[in-house]
Amino acid sequence: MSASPSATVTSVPPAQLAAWRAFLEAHAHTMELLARELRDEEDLPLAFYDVLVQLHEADGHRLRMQELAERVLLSKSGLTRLIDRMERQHLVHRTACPSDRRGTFAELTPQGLETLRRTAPTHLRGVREHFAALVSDEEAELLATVLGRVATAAQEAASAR
Amino acid sequence: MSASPSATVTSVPPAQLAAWRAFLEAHAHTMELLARELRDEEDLPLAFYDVLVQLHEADGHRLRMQELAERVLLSKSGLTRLIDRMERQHLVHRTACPSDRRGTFAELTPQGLETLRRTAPTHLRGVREHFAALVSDEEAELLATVLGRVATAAQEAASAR
DNA sequence: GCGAGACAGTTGCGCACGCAACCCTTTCTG
DNA sequence: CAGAAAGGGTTGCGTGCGCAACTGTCTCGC
Repeated sequence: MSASPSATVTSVPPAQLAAWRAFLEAHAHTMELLARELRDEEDLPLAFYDVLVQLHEADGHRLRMQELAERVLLSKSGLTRLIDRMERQHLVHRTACPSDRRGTFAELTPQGLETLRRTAPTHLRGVREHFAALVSDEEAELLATVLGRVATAAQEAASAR
Repeated sequence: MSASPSATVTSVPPAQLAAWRAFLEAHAHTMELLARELRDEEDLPLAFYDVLVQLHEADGHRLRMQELAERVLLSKSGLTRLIDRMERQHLVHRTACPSDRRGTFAELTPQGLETLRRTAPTHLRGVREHFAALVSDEEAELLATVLGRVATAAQEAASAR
């Protein structure tokens, strides 16, 4: 037995496997859809939007690069380039950190805030339409619990290596 | 990725918003982890693995490019390059389709099959450890239902544009 | 049967990302 | 209070992806 690679001892139970595949498909398709809607209708990359939101939610509309990278789920270098591009369009700007001269803040500009205000309805409509509307309150709570558990575990496993 | 800059009309209910954020974080962190494990331990890109699995599951261990692109959640051009790279490493090879001269099959090579056999345990252990083990059977069934619903809707919305 | 689309796959191009090496600053340690 | 180690951010480099335009093939209406 165990001729097929998926029939090895270390296999995944069917219910969990189905969940895993649905998880991957849901992510790929919704993200593609949301990214395209935002790009086509507002000419804004989804990554830009994410940065704008995170900065808007932060104290003083600014965050350290490190902290921001974690919040937008990007590597340090990835965020450096992303902020480069956004700075070129005057959506954010860099500020030196007075208390730690290694540090840099990324800060929302008025134009960045304006852009967020303009584009938020499109994105939020997308999230509502393509996700929230398809999930009941009970389902949403369970999703948050289970996926939060998965997220936390993966995060810890990644940092503990 | 989400949350409103202020309370706009088109906002997302809190439970669904929490689910959405957990969904994004879970995906980012687990994928990063699984990709790194496969790369570090087996020196295989996750995208390669995905292709190997899809071809292995297919009739005759081969699929049309189009069909394969859909299964591995990639654009046509993305798949072309991916198969280019895999062909260079002799994991797959292209075959002309006799009945439709526009068509091309990507087919698993013996070496591709061998690679799949070698690497599957690592990946499956990762999926079990970082996902399946954290989700009960009931939770898995609900995840599959809800996320499958979301995936299907997004897919239809994308194709119907 | 022939011309207009539709369809399958590839290619040019630009964008975006991660890794590892690097510089500068801070903190720890003896 | 030196020197080593750790931390914050950027840069060089290679990889990987999507979009749009293109080539070659098929299909359908007339």
